[in-house]
Amino acid sequence: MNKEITPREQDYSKWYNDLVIKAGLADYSAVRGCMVIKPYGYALWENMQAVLDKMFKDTGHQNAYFPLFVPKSLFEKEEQNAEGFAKECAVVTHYRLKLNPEKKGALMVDPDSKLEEELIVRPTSEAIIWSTYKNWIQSYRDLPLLINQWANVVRWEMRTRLFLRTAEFLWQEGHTAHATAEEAVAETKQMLEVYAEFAEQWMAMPVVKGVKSLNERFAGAIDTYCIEALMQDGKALQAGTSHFLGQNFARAFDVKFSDKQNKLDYVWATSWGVSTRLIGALVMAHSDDDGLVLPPKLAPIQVVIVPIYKGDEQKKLIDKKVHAFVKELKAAGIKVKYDDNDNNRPGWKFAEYEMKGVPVRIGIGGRDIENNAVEVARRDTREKMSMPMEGLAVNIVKLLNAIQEAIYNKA
RNA sequence: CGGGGCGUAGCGUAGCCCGGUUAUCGCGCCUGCUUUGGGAGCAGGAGGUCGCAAGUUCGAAUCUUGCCGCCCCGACCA
Repeated sequence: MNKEITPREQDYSKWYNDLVIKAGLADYSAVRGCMVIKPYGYALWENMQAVLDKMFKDTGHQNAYFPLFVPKSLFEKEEQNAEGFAKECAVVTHYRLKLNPEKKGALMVDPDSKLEEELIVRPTSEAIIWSTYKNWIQSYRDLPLLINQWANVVRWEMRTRLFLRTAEFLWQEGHTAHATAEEAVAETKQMLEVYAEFAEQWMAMPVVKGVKSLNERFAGAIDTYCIEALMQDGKALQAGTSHFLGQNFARAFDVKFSDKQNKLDYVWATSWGVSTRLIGALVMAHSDDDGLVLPPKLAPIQVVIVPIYKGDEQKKLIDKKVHAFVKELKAAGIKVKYDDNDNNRPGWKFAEYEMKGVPVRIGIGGRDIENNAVEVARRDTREKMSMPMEGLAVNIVKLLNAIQEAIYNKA
């Protein structure tokens, strides 16, 4: 990778961490290696989820939910998969605590509650899902089986970074079963396209599509396809993967179907996933030294309105105008927030919403009321302009679209 | 697991080398007044087992030993 394009090579890690925390997306938690996703970060994730979920459903998938725990005997059935994840699994060995007789007020693991078989906290759900698919699939008429799951998984990583690599993370994992290899490969590629489209059209983040090398391949897969995005430190970040699993899992979990000729064969499988890591990618792809820059299509707040006033009387006048705008903007489908919190001054709010990456800010004060205009500032270029109050919503919609396009081109 | 660093108020820190009154400063927090077009000003106030334990000493945040925790770099990983 060309080192010339690395304006943030130094302290990139610190810059990223501070930004995520200051913008209110997430924070470290008291649990080692785990993070707390704060309301603002979660709202962003929900927006991403909603779009992805619709894309999955539009391509014929359904959602389902499978258990958090995987019995060890199931987990070890697909050997390569088990080996690949073995070093980073959380394991449940007991199911009960009791009062510690030697230390008042303390609890200890009850040795009598030792499980006959250990439970693995899923690092991914192939094992539990394929053991279930065995019961769901008998005939070609049951295929294709196109399932997605929104879930949390745990991978006991040595070193963690907010959103990019935490011990527990949120993701979606698609698990599909097909009658032919061709169909499964087509599904694998289709979902890679879905991810690429989401990254480019919604996250405004250009990606490169490719196939992983042998040692980067998902454990248990025949082929791993991925999208990689270029970050501002000049490194590529894996943003999503789609695996062609061949018949490996069908063999391991004995999932066979009868075809039209009544011939018995193992089904062909795929799995694909993206995680909250996408938020990390989003942060790294667009942000600048003043904070986040969010793509309008995913921003939890697309437009923030900040009043500037002296005294209650002027505030009331502004309130009245703004309430009309809010109504107008909401009618145009814009997520708008009117921040009339009196605890913070306008300058503080300007900086705060820039840090949070809100695409458009509207300032309105006595001056503007007189001129029948408002001050509009766009986050990506930091450009300020005056806009007439007349027809504001139409112009704001245009501006949001322009910002979406501009940050894609910049990235 | 290999290498490096750090633990002092909610957060960030000074002091430690060279032991000595009441542990420094900033942010944040609370109260009041004035403010409000780019992270406000003034005044007053609250908040501390200096990571834990033992030792040396008249006296330890500071020196010694042990332990614990965290962070960064490497390897591994979505």
